[in-house]
Amino acid sequence: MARRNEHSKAQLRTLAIAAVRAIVAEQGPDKLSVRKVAEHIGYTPGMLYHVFACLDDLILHANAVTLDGLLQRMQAATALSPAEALQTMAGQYLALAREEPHLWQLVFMHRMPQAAAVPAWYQQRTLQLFVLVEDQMARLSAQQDAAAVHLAARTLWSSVHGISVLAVENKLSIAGDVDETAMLQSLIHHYLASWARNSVNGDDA
Amino acid sequence: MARRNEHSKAQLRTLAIAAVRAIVAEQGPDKLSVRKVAEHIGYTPGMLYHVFACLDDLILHANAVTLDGLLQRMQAATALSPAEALQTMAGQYLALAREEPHLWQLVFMHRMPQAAAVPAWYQQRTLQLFVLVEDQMARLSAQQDAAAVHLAARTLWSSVHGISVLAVENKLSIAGDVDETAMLQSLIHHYLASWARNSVNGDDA
DNA sequence: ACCTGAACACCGTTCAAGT
DNA sequence: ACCTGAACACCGTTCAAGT
Repeated sequence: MARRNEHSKAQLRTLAIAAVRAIVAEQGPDKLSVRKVAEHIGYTPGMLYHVFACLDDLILHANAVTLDGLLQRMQAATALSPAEALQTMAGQYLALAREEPHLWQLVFMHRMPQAAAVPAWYQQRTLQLFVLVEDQMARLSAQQDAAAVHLAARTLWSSVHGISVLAVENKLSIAGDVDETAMLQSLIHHYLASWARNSVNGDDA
Repeated sequence: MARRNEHSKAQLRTLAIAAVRAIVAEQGPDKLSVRKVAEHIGYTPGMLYHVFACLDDLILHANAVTLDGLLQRMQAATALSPAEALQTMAGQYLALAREEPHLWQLVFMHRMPQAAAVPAWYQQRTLQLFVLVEDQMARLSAQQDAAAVHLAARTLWSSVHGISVLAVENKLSIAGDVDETAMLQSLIHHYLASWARNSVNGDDA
């Protein structure tokens, strides 16, 4: 058949990425396949290997779109006070997980095969996310050195991530329902209360 | 061929579970397959469907063994003071993730297909894990009602989980190395410091 | 009754061959 | 140059048929 130049390489990439997101949003991450993506955009599976290195490469590009949306939502909170900003950002993290659980799972629960390295253009987005948190932590406690802020930001955000992961997977509802929003609020309130206080004293135990 | 009664049904189950754990420990969760398990114990793939409902059922049984080991390790810490017990339990959680990353991943990153219900005999083990944490939280703050302890235990342990997940996936090493043990210590120290104090005042914001 | 062997309906990936 | 079609080496699962 060979439908020449009906779409440019860039268009094919965009089409494929959109197809991935549509399939995953509807059917879930485990139902995604190269063959389905190809069928969705009217091409052959083999074509996709002309525009992407492999399925994981395609998934990473689809995840970048989701990640950019999350970053935008989180950036909107930077005008608030540090504590409010962090609470709002955590809320946005959980909100995305609830609104688009499948796309969220594709981003945050996708593993590279045998711990292969994530490309730099993708890592840069994950880094931006941590930097947003770090900035607010630094505002909260100007006395702390960069290493302490670095550690605390990663501690707090990994914790937010953990709560969101278990919430999306419904692994928290066992033995009594829980309110994930209340969990995030409790985490951030208590962690920051002690951390900001100790940072004045220079104690970082 | 049909090798009759060479192994009992119970023996076949034990053999298959051990094979799953051996294959995953060596090659990682994504390299596991029904066919490999069967070959590993000298049987045909079809046989496994006589002793297990499906691959996920078999995985759940393999995970139960890992989970029981973790529970034992965590239970050894119950003699310590509440804060020390929680620090030690979190350390055991991370230690397992580091010693047996693949088996840890099989337990904590395995998703049931389309959010299918986890069987009761398995949920009971996850519950035991939370109860261990809850007991220590209750000891820390006798004044709090059960609901508050419930929420705080799940908040803290989901956070420990989040830190361990990102540590195992090496998603924390971007932009400067981090010490996961220091993160766990920071989390537990600061969360408990504020939570235990506020619980005396009856404030649970 | 216990287990096999072969099939069914899928996968990701590659690449010679067609236009 | 762009894309196909067919193959390769895998999957999980089922089930009639053999012992």
